[in-house]
Amino acid sequence: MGGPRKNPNRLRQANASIRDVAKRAGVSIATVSRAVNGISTVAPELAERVWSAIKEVGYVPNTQARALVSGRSRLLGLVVSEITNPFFPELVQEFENLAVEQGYEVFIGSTNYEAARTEALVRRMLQRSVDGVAIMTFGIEEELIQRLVERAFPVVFVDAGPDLPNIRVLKINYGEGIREAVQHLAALGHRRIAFVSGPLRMRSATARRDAFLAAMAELGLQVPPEHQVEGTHTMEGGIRASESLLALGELPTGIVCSNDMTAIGVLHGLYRSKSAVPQDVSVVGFDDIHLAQFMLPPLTTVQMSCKHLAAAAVQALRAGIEPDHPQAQQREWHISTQLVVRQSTAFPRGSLPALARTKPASRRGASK
Amino acid sequence: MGGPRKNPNRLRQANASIRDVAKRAGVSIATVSRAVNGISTVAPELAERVWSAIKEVGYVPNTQARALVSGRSRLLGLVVSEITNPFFPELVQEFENLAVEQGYEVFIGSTNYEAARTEALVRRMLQRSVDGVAIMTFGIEEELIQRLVERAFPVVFVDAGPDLPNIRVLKINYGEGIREAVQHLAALGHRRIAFVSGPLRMRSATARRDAFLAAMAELGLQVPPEHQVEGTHTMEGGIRASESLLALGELPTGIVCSNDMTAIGVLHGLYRSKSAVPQDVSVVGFDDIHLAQFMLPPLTTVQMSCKHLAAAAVQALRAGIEPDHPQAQQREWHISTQLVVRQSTAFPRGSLPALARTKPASRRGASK
DNA sequence: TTTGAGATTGGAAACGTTTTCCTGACTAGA
DNA sequence: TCTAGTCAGGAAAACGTTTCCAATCTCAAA
Repeated sequence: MGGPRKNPNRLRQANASIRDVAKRAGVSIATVSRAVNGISTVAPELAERVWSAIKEVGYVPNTQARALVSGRSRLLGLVVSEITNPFFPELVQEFENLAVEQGYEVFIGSTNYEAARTEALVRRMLQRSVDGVAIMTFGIEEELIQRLVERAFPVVFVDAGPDLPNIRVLKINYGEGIREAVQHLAALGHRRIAFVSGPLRMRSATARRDAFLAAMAELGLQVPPEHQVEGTHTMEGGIRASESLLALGELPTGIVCSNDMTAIGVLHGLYRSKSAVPQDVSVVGFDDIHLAQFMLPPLTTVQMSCKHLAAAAVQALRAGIEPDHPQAQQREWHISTQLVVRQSTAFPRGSLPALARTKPASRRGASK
Repeated sequence: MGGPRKNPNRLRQANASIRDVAKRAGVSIATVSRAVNGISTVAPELAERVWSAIKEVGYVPNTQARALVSGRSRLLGLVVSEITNPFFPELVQEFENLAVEQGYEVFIGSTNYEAARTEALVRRMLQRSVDGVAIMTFGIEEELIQRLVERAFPVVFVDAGPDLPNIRVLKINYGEGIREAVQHLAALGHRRIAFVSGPLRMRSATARRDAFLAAMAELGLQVPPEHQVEGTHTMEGGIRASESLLALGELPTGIVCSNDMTAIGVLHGLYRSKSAVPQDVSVVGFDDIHLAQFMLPPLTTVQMSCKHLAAAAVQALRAGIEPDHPQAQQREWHISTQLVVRQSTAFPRGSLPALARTKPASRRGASK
């Protein structure tokens, strides 16, 4: 009767609040808060009372209120291009595990390569007041990022973001893995090697293509324009790419793909046209998604470690969020790549089998 | 000077708040709130002033504060078993698209089939005060759910949750699709058909197996125990299952799998042992993930429409959340399944080719 | 016995909204 | 011109926390 005015519009009856706990334990809400957060010293006897009161009333701290007052949500935004590309779920899983271990939650969103969606997604993340955002795709309006960076909002990019100071970047060393792949094919006797890229508006796609071209040039091998096909980083793109390669007078004997999904599409396209892999054509992928080893034949591919990438992303975000993080000043994190040889590559028809014995040294990818 | 006490611990300078807008527009915060939410009538001239003030100061409503006072977060929890199983990203994507269209955000989490993780995940979701949660996996402690249901918290299960009233359930009609699959194989001339199930502690796994056994029984076909292999709904499980089937004196001529990942594993296992699909063995999957059509050979599988499943899940959640939702009283949503014939099934060696012409009528899956 | 430092604890402000209640102005009918 | 009725808009109360500041208490040293 005559109690405080209640908002009748709330949906369900509210949870037990810190006040209920305080009343039950016969202490102030400040003490409950301190006990819950393990802050300062609370007399053991009081703490005990508080904890049992918490159990009794089934108290769960309200994250919204916490975030409201502390200004930190302990939420990390993770923007990926396409959740249905198996590479990303693997990344998401690692990222989520690490984040939760370290006391954060993850807000995931995928952009489907559409700039408008990316834009909207980042906005929604900001509205949910994430503490920082890792952008593992392209297509952010430079101006939005600029605004974020100006306000010292932690942003992490893969490969390269807009040219702004104070952005944190995960730099992937495409060069090493892709060079290994090209050298592996060349050692097997391949000379005509084609490359199926990702969508070239993406920096990570052009970076991979450039790494390929550089490795070919190093070996003095030509790459005519018709051997550079633009794909979409999807299986459908791989099929179309293989069709356009099959239409050439002389089929290349090796095909390097910008990611594994493309390689799977290429495998499928070759299967449709009755070309045998690796007898007629060798195929190399990129990413080393879990699926790669289960393809028929198991896919030779360049491994980019999700674990390292995710770990670096979480670290870089925390470095930006937590004022006294040991790496608060670091701006770049490096991720290495390496070739994994399986059965989708072999010496080309007519080449000497003896050459096929080349084995690149197996190294583990490592970040710093 | 001597203004209100500021909390110096907050990380970055705060966003523009509703108060800044109000000051700028020369109105009260109540008016700003009303203008932003389109509630009640605000004089057009004032609304105009408010909106331009919002633009000028770059105001973005703070979701935390909103949720705190309104008691609704407009967040939907989505719990899946394994984000790395491609079926789930497809589901997640559909779910997310629909949710965002309808003004909600999604909080995704995966459990890796571990009860402890599921438990912890649901708790974290509640702490983030999601408005409702869709649980697309198993392993929730019955007691936790009971507490939720008692407090009229919207919970949606797939297949079947704990036996509680007021839970909303998406019922999948495994029977139709799996019967089609078995009939398809039988029509091709198969008699010895094995089944590789999922982990049998999952209801959706036992439901699929039971549907298979029922369909076989209908046709008077025997399923000896050694033809029922328990898998794990992963490729690795599929490989192990195929190995155990290959170890039998007489290999079955058809293998039906509880999901596509298992089927891909089986395909790989058969490839390793040089058994040809579909010449030596026919393989049928379940789910119809996008990848299925790109397998070598393209996988015959039972389609369960992500789109329908996601749509039903979002609808069921909203029915529970919004008091005057048209389907607020509905407790069950039905999802149909259907066979998609591709090239991993054919008549068994020695059977009459003529029989292979059987084509099941193609129907579209539909929910209600 | 008094004093003072240090350890605990409580009171209350603040975070940024939504929403209720109420006031004041305006409209229209008599 | 007056009065009743509408209606727009403002003041202020919540929502559930964290944290500052002041007050109290304990205990040892002088």
